[in-house]
Amino acid sequence: MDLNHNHFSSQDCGDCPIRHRAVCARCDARELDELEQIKYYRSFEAGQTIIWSGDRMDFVASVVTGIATLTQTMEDGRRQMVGLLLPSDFVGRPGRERAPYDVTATTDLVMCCFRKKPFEEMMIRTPHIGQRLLEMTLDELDAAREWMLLLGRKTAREKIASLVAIIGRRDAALHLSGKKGPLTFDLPLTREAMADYLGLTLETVSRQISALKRDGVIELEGKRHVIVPDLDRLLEEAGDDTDGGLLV
Amino acid sequence: MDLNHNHFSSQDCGDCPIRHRAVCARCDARELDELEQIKYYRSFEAGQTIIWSGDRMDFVASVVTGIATLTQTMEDGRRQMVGLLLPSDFVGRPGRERAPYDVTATTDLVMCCFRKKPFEEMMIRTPHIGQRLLEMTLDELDAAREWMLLLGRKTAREKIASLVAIIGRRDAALHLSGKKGPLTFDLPLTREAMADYLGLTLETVSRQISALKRDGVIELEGKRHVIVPDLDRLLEEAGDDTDGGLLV
DNA sequence: TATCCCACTTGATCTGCATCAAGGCAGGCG
DNA sequence: CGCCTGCCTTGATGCAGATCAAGTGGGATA
Repeated sequence: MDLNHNHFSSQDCGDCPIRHRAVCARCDARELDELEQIKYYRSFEAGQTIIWSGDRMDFVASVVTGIATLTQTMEDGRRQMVGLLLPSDFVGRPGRERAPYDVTATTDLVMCCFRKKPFEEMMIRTPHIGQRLLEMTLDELDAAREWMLLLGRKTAREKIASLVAIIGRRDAALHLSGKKGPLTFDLPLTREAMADYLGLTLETVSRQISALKRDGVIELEGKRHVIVPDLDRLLEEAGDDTDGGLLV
Repeated sequence: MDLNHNHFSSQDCGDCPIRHRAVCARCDARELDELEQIKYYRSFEAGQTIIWSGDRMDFVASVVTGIATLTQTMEDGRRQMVGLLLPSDFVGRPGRERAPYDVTATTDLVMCCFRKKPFEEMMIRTPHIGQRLLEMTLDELDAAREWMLLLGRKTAREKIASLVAIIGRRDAALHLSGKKGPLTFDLPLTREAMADYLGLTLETVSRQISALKRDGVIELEGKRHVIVPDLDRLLEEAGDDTDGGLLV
């Protein structure tokens, strides 16, 4: 289904994030060298906006560490998150001038950017880069469709359970986990960001997290650290039939 | 942004739908011939299921005429549409064995299918096919993200207005319209299908359509034929700031 | 012409989540 | 130490949309 998902985590890359699944899993030495020429790093602090919707965007990029989000905002201020970028995720569209969404760092963040123009030229000469991008984009589309089911039809409780499951799994995948024991990880989002993700208000998020805790579905240490004693129970709460295959 | 969107409508294709934007906008004669070898047509009646989620899917396809939908269903029967396929849209993922969603014909439908295996092989040899698919997939991802904003944050009234605007525009685009006058078209979906699209119940859909009619935002002839006297008014009701650029 | 069916409409009531409002708690800084 | 600020929790109330239920209208069939 999707091949290199976990082969190149940010850990593997050290400070050579061009080896991310994003771009160059199949590049040869000359191509890697060419990518080196056009890449540069950018760091952001938690909360910082990377680019505003409508702004010129002359790079494409891959997340090295930290978390970024894509959000849309309506005139009256209603906000909906439409993308959640974890390490190794790719952002930016070859051929597009301007960003269609706000891109924000929700934690401290390092991105590996490629200048767009030369990247596009290289894509034409190097078909497997385009092929990788196609695979990744299709994965993202699948994730978006799961997300649509969540937004359109799930209850608040199910939404929270789904979000916890999604983040827990991605976190586990990122840590190359073969390790057993209860799933344990930090929620990298504020209650407000979770609300934007789920199409809820932050009060409802808070209440439903409390409810899941009260019912023993999850345990909390502090406000962010989650322990999932029974993943199957959580998935059941999430109303999830897919066995995680598609959730990115 | 996206190149051949309207250059190859189903009208242009006659019975050569391989000229759809989907696949072969840039193919030469030899490549077109190769595509001819692996293509075949399938027809469906309104309401017929083309493929169930989880079934083997050994083709990829392009819609020639009619409308198909992708939907997800939860165990308890809640349904959410996650894809709406109009003429010239593409469905199926190279490299995937099984369909992740139910695919259904909501009107009488003709699809132009390509056998998956040889299609994949051809894709490897013919990079610009992959490039076209990447462009199209990115367009679909953008559409999915608009859709997420709709599902997560819009009111029922805004959802209906948005849907009418989306279908009206796509219909206009399909008819190569230079013509002026009020936008006029058929809603190709039942109230129930609209509800599945919008994350509402069919009763709410019906009520809100009535409300928009009462308020003069739209006019109806029969139950399906819509006249939009003032597109800007409709877009305002839809809560839409994007000027339609991204709505596919 | 009657009758059946299906897509749709409309009404009455219920409820899950939003909204409005008031704290709590931890970390930073004077 | 006390105060502030940001993030979170919890309570009270309201409302948009779901649910339950009845009825309409038009097209197909006989």
